Amino acid sequence: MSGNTRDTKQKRAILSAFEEAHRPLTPVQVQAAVLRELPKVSLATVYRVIKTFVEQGSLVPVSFPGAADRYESKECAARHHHHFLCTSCDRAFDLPGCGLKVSSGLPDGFAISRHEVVLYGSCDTCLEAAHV
Amino acid sequence: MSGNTRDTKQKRAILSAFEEAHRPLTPVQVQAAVLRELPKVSLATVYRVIKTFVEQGSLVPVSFPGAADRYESKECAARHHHHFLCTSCDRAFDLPGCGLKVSSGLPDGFAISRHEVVLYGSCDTCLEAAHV
DNA sequence: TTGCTACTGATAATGCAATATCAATAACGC
DNA sequence: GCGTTATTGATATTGCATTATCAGTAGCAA
Repeated sequence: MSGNTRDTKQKRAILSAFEEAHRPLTPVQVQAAVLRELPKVSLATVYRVIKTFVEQGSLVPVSFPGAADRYESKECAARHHHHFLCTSCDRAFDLPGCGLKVSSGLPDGFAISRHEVVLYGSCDTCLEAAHV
Repeated sequence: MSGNTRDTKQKRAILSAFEEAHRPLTPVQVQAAVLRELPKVSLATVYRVIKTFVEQGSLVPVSFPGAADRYESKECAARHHHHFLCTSCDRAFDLPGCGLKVSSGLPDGFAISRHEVVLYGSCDTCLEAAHV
């Protein structure tokens, strides 16, 4: 039997990419983030490493309508929060807290277990770039 | 040139499926809905007809995290509203109004253009079935 | 009716995210 | 250092939603 797992630079780079980002990343974005440190990382490796981290609980999947799945560190996911998706640069951001009044308008006999809120718009960087 | 378009029973059945549903439907759900009336409808036809209706504005696309795209009639989409997704039967429902306080917690320099809210849980039918 | 052609059904093909394969590489206990 | 083997990179493959193809069908104008 082998519950063995090795400490590699790929795993370290990928995990620290999430910890530094503080926001949900797609596998492709992760690959781009570690490109400087590891110019040869395969996307397959990124997927594999993410998968094992999700199974370990270090990463949490976050999906958006009509977009590829993203993942964020469990520290980010620990508190209930929602997301902002920049329609210009396609980056997702964490928003603290929750501005949702849940009960309103729910039909009789329905039961809510959880909810998602996604705000769309332009992030600060993209807005500044547009004003130049 | 030919801006011509013909009136077929497939188009009529598909459009009325949306009008009767009053909720977002996936192409597969549409196919199932018109099955009694048209046992031979091809999924390709459903996709084709939906596409032309979307281009005409009669239908509006609605997408949910990690799920296939759905569509709803423009009458449903006319008023700002959000959706409930039953995790048991995978049906989406329209919820009237909006319980979201939008401004809260938005970082400086960000601008919101729109937002989506999705509630997850069990619909009345599924809850009743579970209580039997 | 008839003829033209938009439309349909069946199915193959595409696009994309995600996974599997496999030889080569590199962790890590000894 | 050495050997074992988990891991990686490159690439092929899968799975799924959606689109394209094409021969046959059916609107609809004349």
